Amino acid sequence: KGFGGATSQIWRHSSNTNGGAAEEMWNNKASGKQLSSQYKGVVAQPNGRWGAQIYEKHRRLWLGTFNNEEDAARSYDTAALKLRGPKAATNFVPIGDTHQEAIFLGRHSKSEIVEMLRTHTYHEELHHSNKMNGAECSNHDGPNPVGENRAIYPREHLFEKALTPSDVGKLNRLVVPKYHAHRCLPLEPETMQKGVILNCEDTAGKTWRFRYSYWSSSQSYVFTKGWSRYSKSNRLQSGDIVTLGRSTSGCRQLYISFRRRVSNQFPHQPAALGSRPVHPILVRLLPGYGESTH
DNA sequence: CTTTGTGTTGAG
DNA sequence: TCAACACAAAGG
Repeated sequence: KGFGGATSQIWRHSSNTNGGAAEEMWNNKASGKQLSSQYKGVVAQPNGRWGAQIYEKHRRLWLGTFNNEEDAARSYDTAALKLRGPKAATNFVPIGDTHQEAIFLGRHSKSEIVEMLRTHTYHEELHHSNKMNGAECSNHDGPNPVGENRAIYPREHLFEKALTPSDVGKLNRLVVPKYHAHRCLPLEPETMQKGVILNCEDTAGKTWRFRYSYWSSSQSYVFTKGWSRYSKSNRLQSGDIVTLGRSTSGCRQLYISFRRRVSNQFPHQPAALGSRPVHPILVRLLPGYGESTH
C-alpha cells in the first residue's frame, strides 16, 4: 500500500555511503571537463553545485540546486514518487516510507511538491504536516481524501497595496509599505538580513512562497524571491491591487489575492454597440506542468 | 556581479 | 526520457 516496494531502488556497484567523493578526484580538476553525477536526475552545475531535474511529458521540471549530490538525488527521488508513483525508480530506498509521506504527497499537487523541492523546504513542510495530522486535521487512515479539502478559517485583513510600476517591473520585488510591514509583518532583528519565507494561499488554493526581508540600502520591506513568479503568472499591472490576509486561528495562514485596477480610461463604455462581443476573462494557467488529478 | 535553470542537442 | 553543455535570465 505505501511507498517502499523493494523494487524501487537503483542499486549501484560502489557503496554509496561515501557518495561520489572518489569519483570527483579523478574527474574534476585535472581535466577541465564537467564532472558528472552518478545519480539519476542529477546534473552538475558550472560552479560545482548540483542540479536536480526530472522529465515528464517531454518537459523538464527543475527540482532545484544543491550543495551535495545526494541532496539533489533525494530531490529527484521525491519528485519521481510524486510523478510516477510508488514504483518509480529512485536513487535511494525511500526512507520516509512512513505512510505519512505518502499521505503528504497525496495531499499536495505536483507543482506544490516541485516548489518545495526547489526551495529546499520539503522536509520542513513534511514534518510540520505530521505534527498537524494528529491534532485538528482529519486523520483518515483508509480512504485518503484526495482533492480540494481546503479548510476555510476566519481571516483578518492585513493590508492592500496598489502596485507601482516597479512592483510589476524588472526589479522582481514588491515593496511592502513600511507602516503595514511594521504593523502586521514584523521581522525579528536577526531575520532582517536573511528574511523569512512566507507561504501565501491564493483564492484558488494554490500556495505561493515569497521571501520577505528588509533592504537596508533602501530602508524598505520587500517581497523578493517568488514575487516575480506570482506577478507574471497573474499578469499583474501597475495599478492592480494586491491584498494580504491572515487566518486568525492558530495556524496564522497567510492569504494573497488581487483585483484589477479600476480603469479610469473608459469610465462607462457601453458594451453592446455592434462592436466585438465581450469575451469572458480567460484565466491562463501557468505554463508547464499541469495537474492531472488521478 | 553570481547563480540558476532553460534552450538545445544527441544518445539511449 | 535522459544528461551534457552553453548561456540568457533571474537573483542579490
